[in-house]
This record gives sequence, structure tokens and C-alpha cells, in this order.
Amino acid sequence: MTCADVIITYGTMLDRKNSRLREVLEIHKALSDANRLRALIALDGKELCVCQITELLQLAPSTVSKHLSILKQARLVEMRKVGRWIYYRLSDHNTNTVSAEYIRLLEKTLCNDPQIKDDRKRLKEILKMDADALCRRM
Amino acid sequence: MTCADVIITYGTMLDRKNSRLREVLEIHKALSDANRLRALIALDGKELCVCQITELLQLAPSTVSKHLSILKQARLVEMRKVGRWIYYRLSDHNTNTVSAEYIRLLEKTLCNDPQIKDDRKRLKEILKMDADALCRRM
DNA sequence: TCCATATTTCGTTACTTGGCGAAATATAAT
DNA sequence: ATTATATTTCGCCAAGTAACGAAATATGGA
Repeated sequence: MTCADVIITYGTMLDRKNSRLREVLEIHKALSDANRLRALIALDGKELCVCQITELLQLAPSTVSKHLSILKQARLVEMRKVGRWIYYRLSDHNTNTVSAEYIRLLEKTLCNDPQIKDDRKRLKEILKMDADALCRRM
Repeated sequence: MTCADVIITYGTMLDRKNSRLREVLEIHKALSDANRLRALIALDGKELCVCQITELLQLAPSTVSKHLSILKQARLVEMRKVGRWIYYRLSDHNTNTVSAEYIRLLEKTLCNDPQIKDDRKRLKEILKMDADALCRRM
């Protein structure tokens, strides 16, 4: 087989928008950033609004928004709008989707990481704060 | 595996000033490229020399070499030198390491992907070819 | 209505990455 | 020793990405 043949098979692959390879690739890219990993793990077991995640990660709101949209694109998280707030949560754990497998694996693997532990502690404090007051400081 | 089990292998991680987060991040980055994913899956169940992987991926040898070094850095693959040839293989599946978990997950997830199936077929042809003849054409 | 607030979108900038070819390295064969 | 071969390392360029702030969008309250 020659080089030309490969280009053809590549073309057909790209046509199939929902190939597994593509899906997995998108998930890996989404999970290739420390801040996105931290945000994802922070969502374990609870919903958080963008300003809470922003407080946790200490990044500009626009940056956090972009990160969350990348996680959403990869179907690792879902969102729900409540008035002015947008709450993000993990995609359903209990399905056998690819993203659910990754979430399970990450929770298992990262639960003892020092940074993640720190985040968990800090998140507890953030959740104690008044949501209004938190957001107004941004 | 539970959270507690993870702690055991954790000490060695910290010695290499590599946190779990870092390790996972490196794995995700390594697996964020289609060509690297294809190479990794091609190695499922067999050793391949660089020129065989190069033939499969249809990339410059230097590019393939770089890809393999990234997979190796993330401990997803190992290598073995035999004369002029360097054979790459998957890191041991049956260990408790993080990379082994990812390899298992990928094999399960990608086995039916059209591109991967195509690669499998093409690889069969490549393995039939004389290794000397294959490499001389590069 | 108008203003404050929560989030996203856009535009810019600095950095990273994937690709190649050329040069370097290492081994085998003559 | 010289040559051929297999792979890696290096230097470059184009494309992609993470960060920010400013502007846009959407909602709720005065």
C-alpha cells in the first residue's frame, strides 16, 4: 500500500464524525490540562457554579469558562442553568459511556494526590462561603 | 482497586518528584495524538521495530521516533535493542500501574474503531514483509 | 426602564507541539 | 577502515493552545 492509500483511509475516518478514536482523542485532550483535571475532580459528587470553580482554580472567569466548555465538548461534564448561575456537574457515572470510564479511573487514581487533597479542603471552605458574596468578588 | 491501594505505589512516585496528577497528565498528553494512539494500539500483543511503525503511520522516521519517546516517557511502552533494530512493546499489562490501566481501557475502547481495524489489517501485511526490505525503503 | 451580575465570546499574546529534513549516533557488513 | 542501515537528536516552521482583558449576552432586581 502506498502513501496515497493512507490519505484515502484517513479521509473516510474523518467523515465518520463519531469514530471511537476521535471520541477518545477529544477526551484525552480535554484531560491534558492540570486545571481541567482539578475542575473535573472538584465536581466529584456535587454541582458547582462557575464562580466557585473560578475561586478554586484562581484563574480569570473567561479562562475557567473556556476550560469548562472543553470538558463539556468531550462530554465529561454537563451543565444546568439556574437564573444567572450555571451549574456544572460530572456526566452520569453509571452509564457505560467512554467518558464515564475515564471519570471513574481518574477518581480512583487521583484521590490521594496532594494537590487534589488540597483542592478538596479548599473547596469545603468555598462551599461554606455565601455564593452571592463569592461571585461579587470576581 | 480502592483509594487505599493507590497509596502503596505512591511513595515511589514522590521520590521522582512526580505527583500522581503529574503522572496522569503526562499519560493524557501522550495519548492526545492520533498517531501515538495508533502506534500504541498496534503494539497490542506484539513487539514492533521503529521501521514497522513508521510504515504503518506513514510519517518521517524522526517523527515516529519522537512519538515513541513520548509514549516511553509516559511509561506506556518499553523498548529493547537488538542489533540495529529497536523493538518497542507495551508496558506490562498486568501490573497495578496507572499506565497499565490506561492501556487496558484503550484496548477495550478502540478495538472496533474503523481506523484501528484498518491499521490491524495493514499491520498484518507489514509483518509479512521482509524486515530488511521494509527498512531499506525508508 | 436601567443597572448590576454571571457567564461566554472574542481578540491578542506567549508558549507548546507535530511535522519535516539534516546531522549525529550506533551497529552490522564488506 | 569504510560503507550501509536503523534510530535518535537538533533546528526550524506552521498550527494549536492557555492565559488574559474587553466586549457581548443573558438574567434578576430596583
